[in-house]
Amino acid sequence: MNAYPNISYIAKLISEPTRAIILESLMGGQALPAGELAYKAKVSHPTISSHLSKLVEGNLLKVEQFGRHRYYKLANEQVAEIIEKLGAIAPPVQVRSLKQSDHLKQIRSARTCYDHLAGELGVSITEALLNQSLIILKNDQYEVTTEGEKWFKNLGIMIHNVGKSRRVFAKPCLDWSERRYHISGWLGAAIATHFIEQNWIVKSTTNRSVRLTKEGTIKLKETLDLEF
Amino acid sequence: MNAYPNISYIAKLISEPTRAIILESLMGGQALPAGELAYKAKVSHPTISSHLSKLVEGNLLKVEQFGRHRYYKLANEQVAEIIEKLGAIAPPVQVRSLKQSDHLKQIRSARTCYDHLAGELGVSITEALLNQSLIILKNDQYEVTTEGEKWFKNLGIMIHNVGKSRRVFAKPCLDWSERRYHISGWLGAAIATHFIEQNWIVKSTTNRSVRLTKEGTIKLKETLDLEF
DNA sequence: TTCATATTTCGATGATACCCTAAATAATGA
DNA sequence: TCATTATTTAGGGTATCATCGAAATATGAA
Repeated sequence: MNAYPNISYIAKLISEPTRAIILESLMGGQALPAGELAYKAKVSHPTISSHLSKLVEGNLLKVEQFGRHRYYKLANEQVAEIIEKLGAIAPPVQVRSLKQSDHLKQIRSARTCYDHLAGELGVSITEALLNQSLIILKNDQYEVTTEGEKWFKNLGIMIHNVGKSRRVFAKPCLDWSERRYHISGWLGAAIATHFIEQNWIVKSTTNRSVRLTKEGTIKLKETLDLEF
Repeated sequence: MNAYPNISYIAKLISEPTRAIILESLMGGQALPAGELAYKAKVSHPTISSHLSKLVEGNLLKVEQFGRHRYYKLANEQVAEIIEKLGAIAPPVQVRSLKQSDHLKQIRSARTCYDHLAGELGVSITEALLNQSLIILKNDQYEVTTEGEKWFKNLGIMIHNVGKSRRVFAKPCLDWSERRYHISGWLGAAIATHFIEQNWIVKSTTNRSVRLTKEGTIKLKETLDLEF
């Protein structure tokens, strides 16, 4: 038991400004993917990747992989306590109001995730479907109730003879901006496609964001009692 | 215009190995002159001087001048807490030399942490106080029970009229060597001071370790049924 | 397979800052 | 005053490491 704690190693990990931003961004306890952390810290993906691997190596962060996303979060409560304590004795820095770019606001508000809807819009729709028992979660997948089948049919989405498709019917997908779940799979894609076809949403030509149209706003109010 | 704490600035101060040695050397709560710190850290006088001025600038150290000597010590208890907490999550460094190994054994066995007791001794005393309901943990602070008040009085520590002191009365401090808690705050300091005054423990002249005397061993057996 | 997205590895560049020697400053005592 | 000791300033050499573009890898969907 001849071991001495290497405090400068930990302090050095925290001391790099980009890494400090990462740690502070995760202080809420949530998990964020590398890409979003790169955006927050205003550095390239290679740079954020390098910092993240160092923080994981030093046991300040934990990482969980979901498909091609890797979600990073603080390793434990002790790490959060250290960050908190450092903040308590650190001199304050004056900063201009953290203005998010309009682009990011749009992305967070409504976007496509692969081929389905994400962001605030995607999560709201998913939660409304759940709350009104039009879909239910079973075995980590969503199933459409008989009531839901009628609802989708009324909307214009036929959900019978889907059995042939090899694709998962409908499952929850963790939303990076909302930290909650939106619906993916065949049904998620069907919803997004239908919304686009009906001109309820319009896809941006430059990025992943989508815009809710006036008709879409009315339709969501009518069918799901959602206000936007 | 938001003010947010610059934690990387503080972390950077701590992260430099020579500065970390300085901070750890002062964890006993004592004040040391620049020359001695240069000797401990094995760097030149200009180097130690540069580091010391940075630590003072960052409010991690305080300095008092006596003639041509300048005595440096930790700025406050919060700084000591951060160093201690960093030690608790930092990876252990293996020590090779037997001499250092003995030194480390002493440090782990009994030492001062800022102005209170730590190591096996500090943790054992704290846990004994808790087990015998002389203190209890409430809202992350220790409170002395009526029984405890008698016990402390009998020992020679008066815990009334402490209300005026702005300092936290007593709280748990995570011990890096034991990974358990010892008592800090006003009461922790009072205990340590009393033990030293009564010659139950003796502080090392060269480092943070303390040695339990024969009288101290007897006293701990008598009052807390602790064997050392 | 092919395409798209997310993340990592590689290699080069540039900035930071730690360190030392030499010299300067400051304080004390003879 | 001069000598001695304690500490700081100045300047330059050097090593570390954060950064990014380009390419590579990994995963998922069609």
